[in-house]
Amino acid sequence: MPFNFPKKEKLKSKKLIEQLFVKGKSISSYPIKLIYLKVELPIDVPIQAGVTVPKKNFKSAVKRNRIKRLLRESYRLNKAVVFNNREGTFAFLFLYLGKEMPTAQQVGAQMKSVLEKFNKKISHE
RNA sequence: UUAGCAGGUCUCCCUAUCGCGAUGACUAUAAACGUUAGCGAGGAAAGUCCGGACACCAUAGUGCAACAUAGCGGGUAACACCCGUCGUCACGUCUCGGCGUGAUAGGACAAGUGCAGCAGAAAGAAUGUACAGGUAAUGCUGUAGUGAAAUCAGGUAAACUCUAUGUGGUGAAACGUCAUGUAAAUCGAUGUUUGAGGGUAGCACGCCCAAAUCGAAGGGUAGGCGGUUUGAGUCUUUGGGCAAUCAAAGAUCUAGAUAAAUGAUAGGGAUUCGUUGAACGAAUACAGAAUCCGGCUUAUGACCUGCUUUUUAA
Repeated sequence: MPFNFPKKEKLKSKKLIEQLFVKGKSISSYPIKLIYLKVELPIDVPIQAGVTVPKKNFKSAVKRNRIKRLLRESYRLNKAVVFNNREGTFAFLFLYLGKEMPTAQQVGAQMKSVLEKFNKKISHE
């Protein structure tokens, strides 16, 4: 399992994102919230993921960029957790709900926990 | 030493590991995957306040209106920007002629309209004090008095106004093109009459629109590709010019994403701060390209040069 995050694993379709907000289920591990949906993906990959930081909480574009990069980085390092035991394909969207700048360690820990919660929930269904 | 002003330079650096984006090569009809190479945010990328390039639209034209600009000269693709200069104002200096620094929406009161603190009877369609003169009679005349200015006029246009010059609108989600594919809804051509009605930036004129026939393709799917980065480019030298800046020669190619790349971790170094040295710790501004340029404005760290002023110490 390589620790990479290529372009085809990024959630880009605006249609899918719309669907996520309408039908998606969510899990949160503050300050990270994961919205997910089991869907057919246009390309043959297990999961497509995107990140977003609301403009309301962070007015500065530099800070929003920083958090999005941290989210992407931590997903890249921890995605093996969900890639290994999944059935079907999913669309993910990570939301950052906090109002303070996090450190890389904090984001990493919460990312791990939210992905583990996702695994538990999926195995119960 | 501290503060201020003006100008200039830069925007922490290095190594390792793991990643991201587009491009070239391997590479072939194309795509995908992989390997590899070099490249990958700013001085303001920001605010969107001006000026352009570029694109499309007669719902784009014409007149009025509206809006913008405002000494003079120069620079420029253009400007409300920049440079020079004159006037005015303020401050400083002074040998009282000037000199230095800073500020400046600075055309016109010629036409019409409006406005004006204090003082004053009265600042223009309203009236009068004292003294003197004069008349049939009357502020009719003079002087005094108030004021910058008293039926003699003057001031004011970041007051209406006038003059000169300029301005159509919409903005890359513009616009072009490709693919899938059905109708009465789209476009083009031909074309008829009442020009009623509707549309058109405020108004008027003008213009456009509705039937039918023929031909071709649209909406929607925020689909793909182009536009999209070689340009009023950057650097160096020489020459012209007080300067802004211009010209010539040589060299050079320097981000191109689209739910949006340019990052993360570890180690080392640099600078600053924690009274000094070591050690240790903390901090390293403002801020993220989105069609592209020229300005303005705002945010903001460090260093260098020059000038000025105050305080402290010697």
